[in-house]
Amino acid sequence: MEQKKSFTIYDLARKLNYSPSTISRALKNHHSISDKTIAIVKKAAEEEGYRPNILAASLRNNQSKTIGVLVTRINRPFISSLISGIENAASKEGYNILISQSNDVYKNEVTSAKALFDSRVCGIIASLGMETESINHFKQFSKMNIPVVFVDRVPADFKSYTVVIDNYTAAFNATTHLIEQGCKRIAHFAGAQHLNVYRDRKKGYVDALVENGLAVDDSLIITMKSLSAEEGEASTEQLMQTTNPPDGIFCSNDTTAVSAILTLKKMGVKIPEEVAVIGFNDDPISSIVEPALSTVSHPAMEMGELCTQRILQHVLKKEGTPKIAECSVLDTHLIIRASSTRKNT
Amino acid sequence: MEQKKSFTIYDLARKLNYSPSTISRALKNHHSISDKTIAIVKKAAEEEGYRPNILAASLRNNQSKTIGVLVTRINRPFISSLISGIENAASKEGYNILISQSNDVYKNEVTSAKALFDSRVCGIIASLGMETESINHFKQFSKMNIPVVFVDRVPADFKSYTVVIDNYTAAFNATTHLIEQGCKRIAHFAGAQHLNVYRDRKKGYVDALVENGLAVDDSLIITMKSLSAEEGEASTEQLMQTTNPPDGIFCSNDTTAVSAILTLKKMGVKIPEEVAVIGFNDDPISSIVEPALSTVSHPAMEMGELCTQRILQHVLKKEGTPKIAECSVLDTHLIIRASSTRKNT
DNA sequence: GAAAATTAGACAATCGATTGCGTTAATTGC
DNA sequence: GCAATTAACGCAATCGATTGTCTAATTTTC
Repeated sequence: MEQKKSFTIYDLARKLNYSPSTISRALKNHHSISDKTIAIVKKAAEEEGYRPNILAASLRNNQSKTIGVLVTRINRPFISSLISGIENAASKEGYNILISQSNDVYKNEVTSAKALFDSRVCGIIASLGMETESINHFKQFSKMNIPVVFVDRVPADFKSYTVVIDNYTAAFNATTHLIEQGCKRIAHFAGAQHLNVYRDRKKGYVDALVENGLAVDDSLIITMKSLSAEEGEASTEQLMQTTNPPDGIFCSNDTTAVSAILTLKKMGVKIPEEVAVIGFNDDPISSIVEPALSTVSHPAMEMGELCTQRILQHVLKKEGTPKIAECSVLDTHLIIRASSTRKNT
Repeated sequence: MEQKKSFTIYDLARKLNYSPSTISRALKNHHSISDKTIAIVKKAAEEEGYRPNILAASLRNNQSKTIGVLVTRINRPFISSLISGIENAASKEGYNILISQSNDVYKNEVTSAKALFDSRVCGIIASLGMETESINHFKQFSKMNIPVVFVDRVPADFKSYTVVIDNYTAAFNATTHLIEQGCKRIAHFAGAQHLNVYRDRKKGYVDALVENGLAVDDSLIITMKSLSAEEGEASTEQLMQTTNPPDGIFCSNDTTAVSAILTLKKMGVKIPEEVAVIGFNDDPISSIVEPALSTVSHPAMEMGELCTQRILQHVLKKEGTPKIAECSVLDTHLIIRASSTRKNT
């Protein structure tokens, strides 16, 4: 059974004895069509249940009102909030969003980028996967002057737009906070170092230690592949079994931080007295775990909205691709909860 | 600055001295094109970086390989996992997904449905909003023989596909479990009763009570608008301040269940000894809260995959719209954790 | 009152891929 | 050896909306 064919402006034109061009212009309130005609056309369109075919319009204009979104995994708190922000800002302006996830597999990311390109998105918003080191699959967009916005996990050098948080400062502040709470040996759960977010967080951590006259002990820095709960548990155990265990842990995400808390509790270690813990992201679980996890909050929704605005700004103003990376850095917020509060202030 | 125009099959045709139709067929391995020509065309396409214009193909075929997804909020654990499942199954078959969220506002849902329709999606997957009572905005799809799949929150009577869990049985089992654990006065946090999911959960709760010879006390059933943490807290306080408080609560979602646990603890009520609690959804927070929350797990990802399969099955086999609601009911799984475990079995 | 200007709308090309049908040329059949 | 197939490819219409250009009718101008 085939799809029924739809009612088009040609059908309307025939019915009203106007030309298709007049119908098209009338529906768009073009100035060269009389008010009377516009009223007639719109009324008939309404009655007949006419709906424009966006595919046709997009093809003709060589421009779809669709924004491509390429992420690693949709079902992660930060990502889903990001997408939510993107969608809200987009739909407000009449744009649709086409979503693709790579599941952190590089090959999928390349395939998805192609698919989004083929769909002629008017712009693309992407957050890089764990495996991604080359970004050649985004060059096709730039070549066609289609704006690319990288968000959160961004490449080092790509002449385009970027929306990030200040990972360095956030990490610096989080670590400083632990130091202020009396921690002397602070461990760090780091993520893959080819990704800016984890690299910057580590840098902030190291610099905070140095600035406060604390030694940087490489044995306290554990770099994980995926920052999963399992890795968090294993690393916590490993750290605590050494002769000189840490008295604080700055984790690159909440998943490992919560995992650390649960593991420490299981081991009978007091939090925050013996080991203070701080995470990153402000996932829902962070406020539920006991003791509640101190963390760094991402303005995920706003980041998404900003990404959309970047795309629209480029598209509507017909700007050229920026000659340099045009970067928006958003502020983070340190949320201090029980897992790191040793002193009453 | 305009978008550059792209390299098309016409450009390829000119370059290779073939007709556009031959190019088109060669790229699709059409049998009437010689292997030699196919090789030549594909090689040149690759070299020139040719990319098909999906808009053009879709317009011509009156069929886009795009599935529309209409949900209430993207950034909710269940929904984002659902979408993830939809996307995985879709991309595997070369389909894209266009996402729109209503934020639980009926007007948005109608607008989004229109937008997805205008984009000529080949099918639509929808979960109804809290406010939604009429579903006329989905009729346009059926009229055009575009498959509609309702998932989780589904309308009562719509001749189309449906993917749900067995809310009744899940609720029945959850309540029975509480009874088995010795609860005699079980409260229920119910959701809006015009939605199937909450109506069925309530029914399952009521029937389990009846079947076990317990009285159904309307004062123990609290119907909430949005099942938010705030409502959960307020309702818990209200319940516990009565002269005859409950000794168990079956909550329609995890948000209110966790909220109940936190509130009970704040009030000094022992869980599960004085009040046992069980939730619904298996959100990440449920395993983190203390005591860990017993709950009902949704197979969210699988539901998403199944939705996509339903669409593809309809599209690929060119089936007609089902004459009756064609319903897939998935099994749930009762996860028993500390919040409801009174007896050692 | 005739030329100029404005108004209202029609014509036809265009976007890029697809496909039914037609046309050669090569191959097969008897 | 000639008709009948088959193979390989071209022609041109089509999907539905958009838009530059053109035309006819009406209004304005001096």
